[in-house]
Amino acid sequence: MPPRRTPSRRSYDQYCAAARALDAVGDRWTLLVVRELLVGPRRYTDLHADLPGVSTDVLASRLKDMEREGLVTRRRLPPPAAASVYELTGRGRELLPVLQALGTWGAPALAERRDTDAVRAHWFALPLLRHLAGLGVPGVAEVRLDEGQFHVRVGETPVGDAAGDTGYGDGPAPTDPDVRLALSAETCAEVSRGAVTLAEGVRDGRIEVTGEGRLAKALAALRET
Amino acid sequence: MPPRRTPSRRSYDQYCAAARALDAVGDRWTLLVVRELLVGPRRYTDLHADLPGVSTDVLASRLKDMEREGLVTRRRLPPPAAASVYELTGRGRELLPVLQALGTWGAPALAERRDTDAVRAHWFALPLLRHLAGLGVPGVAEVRLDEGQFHVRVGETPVGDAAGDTGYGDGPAPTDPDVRLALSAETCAEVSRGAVTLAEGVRDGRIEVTGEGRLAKALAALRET
DNA sequence: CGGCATCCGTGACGATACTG
DNA sequence: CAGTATCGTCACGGATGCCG
Repeated sequence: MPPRRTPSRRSYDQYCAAARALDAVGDRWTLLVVRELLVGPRRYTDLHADLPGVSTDVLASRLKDMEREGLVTRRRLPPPAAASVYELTGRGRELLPVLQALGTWGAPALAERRDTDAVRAHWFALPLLRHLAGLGVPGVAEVRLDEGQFHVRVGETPVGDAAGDTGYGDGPAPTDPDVRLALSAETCAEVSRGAVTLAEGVRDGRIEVTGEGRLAKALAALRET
Repeated sequence: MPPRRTPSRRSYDQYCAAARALDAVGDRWTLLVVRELLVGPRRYTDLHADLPGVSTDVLASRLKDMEREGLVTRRRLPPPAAASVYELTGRGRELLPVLQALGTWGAPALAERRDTDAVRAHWFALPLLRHLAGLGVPGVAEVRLDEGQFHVRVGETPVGDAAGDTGYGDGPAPTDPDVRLALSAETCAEVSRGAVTLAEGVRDGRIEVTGEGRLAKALAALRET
């Protein structure tokens, strides 16, 4: 029998940048864990709740793998809360463009909504960020859906890829937002997949815009186009 | 017993654009098959040869899945050659930005080259395209490595994402290239991961530049910077 | 109660052999 | 050449148990 090295973590063993990336994040669930952590630090139980279908041991195993890969750090919260949270490292946050590209490509599939599908509000932050960034106006938007709320930060960079000032988070905005949006998950999905533009949504009232910041003015201006 | 639906192809069942994308291309080997087909139509045996490690049945299964997903079409070659080739559909080619993002993220890992790693020349086309596109000069470059040669097309679009005129292919350029490059795989990897810029490589002679087109002039100009 | 570890059944994966 | 067939192994998903 040949001395095969333990395939504990299976590698493609290819001197190729994409294959190397898939060695690190190609396992089932890994990129979805990144998606969850992109909204901010989360506890194990919260991760498990927002990743319906993942089994407890696989989630624990992935988190350990990601820690070894340097994508995630585990931090113990101050005494009052006897819990620990998982948090993306800088290297982990650099996966945002990967999830952006995947989300852009997969958005058309949102046309079909199965009744077995789970939904979380912050899953729309990724595609919505892309469309808001397309306006070319930096700022913070707070988005309210029936399923929950989240906020997105549009940075100064044109396409808003991996810049530190571009991203999103769960819940209300930590600082006063430049604009508040209220819309349904359906509308959110239609905007995400490009079936409805932001301008159309604002114009026909499916997207409710409040606020006085630059972003609010830019969105209100879409009503006139 | 609950009426569990057959998990023949496992879905995340999440109403999220990224999760939908991973439903389609998240299986092991799938994105690497796309990488192979991005260089042009290929036969089963060629795919198997350039994907060391994949077993025959898994490759066949993936190709069938991808055909069902509309990423790949199978085309029978004209009578002389009694073979058939697999080819990306438009939808499949739209995965280029996904592989670009993965390649960008994974490029730093090219610093470590294991002796178990397989190498193919066209695996460098992806990152090299990104750096050549960064020059902002459209054109066709033919690249020669010891391991083989390939060519890249830089289109008019600034970032050169999914535009139809941006891409790459195996072997020599189909039309007369605007520039010919000759370099080693090591240099190619260093440029890919940003450890060496195109300018540095051209300046110290590790990248040999020939040709008279706009791209050739732009690269030659780097020598002066 | 949060954070796993263990056990178990099923399916995916990898290697090899074989066939039209 | 282009797969299919077979088989052993391992990863995944679900449930349950343990331990601070």
